[in-house]
Amino acid sequence: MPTAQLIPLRDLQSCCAPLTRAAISQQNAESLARSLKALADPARLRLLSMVAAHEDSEACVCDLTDPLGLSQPTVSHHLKVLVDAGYLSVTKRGTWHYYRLVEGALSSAANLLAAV
Amino acid sequence: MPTAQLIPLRDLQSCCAPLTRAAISQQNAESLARSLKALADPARLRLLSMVAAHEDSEACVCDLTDPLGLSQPTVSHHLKVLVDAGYLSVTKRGTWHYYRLVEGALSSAANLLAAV
DNA sequence: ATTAAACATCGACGCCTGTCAATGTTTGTG
DNA sequence: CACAAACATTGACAGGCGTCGATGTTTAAT
Repeated sequence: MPTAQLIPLRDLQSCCAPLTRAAISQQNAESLARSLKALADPARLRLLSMVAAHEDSEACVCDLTDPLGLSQPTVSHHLKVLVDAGYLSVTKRGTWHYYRLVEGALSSAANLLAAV
Repeated sequence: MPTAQLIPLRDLQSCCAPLTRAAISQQNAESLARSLKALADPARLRLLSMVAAHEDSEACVCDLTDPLGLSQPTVSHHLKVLVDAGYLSVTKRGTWHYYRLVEGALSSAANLLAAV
């Protein structure tokens, strides 16, 4: 009996088939995962939205703490995560630190996601 | 001295200004965060990409374990997360479980993200 | 100089998550 | 029926994460 007959044809067709296009690399996967991890939190999504919705599209921590319902250190922590990930920028005027959306950062993350 | 003069005008303009559009709700933020959390992992991003790149756009666990470099239980765990989040579907034929991308799931997540 | 306000940082706590080895379950094969 | 293969589930562990109170830092006002 030929060896080929030991393996049903269906198996050869269905299982362990080759790739038909290049999959994402490990490095790109880690990079995109980091970007998404920064967004994958309810508080941070709301912060982004609140900054965007705020007058002049910028907001200080005192604007955000009460509406968000979290402590000031926690809000500062989340804002730092968003800044480090490139979604927000900070400018300091006097005692206030003003956070603003980085133009195109969110949409470029969305584009990367759709291209996976 | 009138009370208004006790507070510098700049402060009234800059801090604690009102919202100019509706921010995302707490429920929507939690829902989107759950969807993003399922994607915010290098192994899961690679799994999605590998399934999409695979022949006939479907793959079984045995196709994915070796290229991913993780144990079979870990791969099964990640696939379950992606199925629960609605990004993958499963069909069982014989002993094999075939995973396939859910049409439009990734792009709709990307659209939600861009709309934050 | 003192005080107060805005914000960041630190330390600690509980919870969640990614990972694996071991085991269970289902399906096909001899 | 017995055995093997594909896959899921369980249990356990280490590390990461969200949260807060306490404290430090910087700036402005008196």
